[in-house]
Amino acid sequence: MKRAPLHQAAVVQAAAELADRDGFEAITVSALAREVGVRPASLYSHVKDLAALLDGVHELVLGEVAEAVAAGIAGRSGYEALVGLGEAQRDFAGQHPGRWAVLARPATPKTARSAGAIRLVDLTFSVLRGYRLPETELVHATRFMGATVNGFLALERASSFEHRDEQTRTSWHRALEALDRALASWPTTTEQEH
Amino acid sequence: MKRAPLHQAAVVQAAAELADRDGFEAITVSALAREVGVRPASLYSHVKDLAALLDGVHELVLGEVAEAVAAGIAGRSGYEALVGLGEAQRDFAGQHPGRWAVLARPATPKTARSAGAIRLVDLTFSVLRGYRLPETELVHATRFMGATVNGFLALERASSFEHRDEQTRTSWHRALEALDRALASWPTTTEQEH
DNA sequence: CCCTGGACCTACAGCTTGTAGGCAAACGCC
DNA sequence: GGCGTTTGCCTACAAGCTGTAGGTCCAGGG
Repeated sequence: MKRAPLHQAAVVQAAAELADRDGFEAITVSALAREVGVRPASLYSHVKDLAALLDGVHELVLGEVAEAVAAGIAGRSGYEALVGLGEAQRDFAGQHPGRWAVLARPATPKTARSAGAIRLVDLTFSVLRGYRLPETELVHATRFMGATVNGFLALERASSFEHRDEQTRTSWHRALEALDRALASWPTTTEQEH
Repeated sequence: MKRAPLHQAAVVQAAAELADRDGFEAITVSALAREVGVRPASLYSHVKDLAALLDGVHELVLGEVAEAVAAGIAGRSGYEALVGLGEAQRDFAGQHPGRWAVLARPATPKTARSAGAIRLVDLTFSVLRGYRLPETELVHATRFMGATVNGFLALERASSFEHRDEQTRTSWHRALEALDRALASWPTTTEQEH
């Protein structure tokens, strides 16, 4: 793109850090300008507008999550890999709440086609291969898994689980186990569905 | 609790309608003031601030969702009830995208203790009773179910499922079936967990 | 008949996003 | 070295948002 993509990346990086430190809502052009030591207007040389900035962070974070998941499932398969994938995401969400919150934004088509997003889907697919599903079911199973993991973490972050944190850890284990059972018993006969 | 709680409720109601029409982000004090035909400052007589307004909408919506779910599971049990619960929430999210988006906000303690929230948990419990889980597992199973359903709808709304909508319907059915299998095979022996 | 409280108002301070136009240093090129 | 173009930052400003302060007007109760 530009002749100085370093700067664009640096700005997005700073925004991610800001989000982790002060919360997702703290990502504003003004705050970010204060952060990097320039006037708000100057940032518009590097970023189209606030929405584009957030999309940039979104893409960055997808890549980071993919990285973490890759490390979490390396050398594992089956239930082990499933746990690795889940745990990697949960750890990430816990350590980077601001970054994680950015993922809740609707993904733009561009973001959905980004390297990180594709890598993440591929990694999920590779975990699911351990369950020997019919090829046509892979996409459905991926969505199911993504829904459960993301949904759990969203509810956990939103503190919908009241204040009984000891139980949350157990709930998380149960969810992973439940996921495992559901995947292991996935229907193998692909009946037609209009 | 003022002498005219009608007005507070009416304002919150209007905000919910605004959200459905123009999107969650359109809930601003200014826009709402335009909507109900007063000056922005006047709204502060009825609502403490923007955050309180959103919390009010959150609470309202929880009640509405509970209502919809109650209707969806009435007279059903087991998998039928599960489908009723899921379908009710999915329909609600589809018909009221703005309202639904408000639920993504972290719930305040007050909201978590609201009548609608409690009702919703109770209804979920009642669906799970059909699966004859040990009492101590109910809370974990509820979280699992909530995570999957909410997670799926969140991903669907965020259009993470690309543009292949025909498949989405199938994915949804698979998810409900998977949920059913996971619940039906839930561990009955409550092994201790540190 | 007054006077108190509620709902609305205007005015304003302070913050935000985003645009326009200017200045100055650095870089490539002759 | 001289020269122009690019680049990164700046100031200035328009417009919109939140939230506070203080005033007006009306209805209902003592």
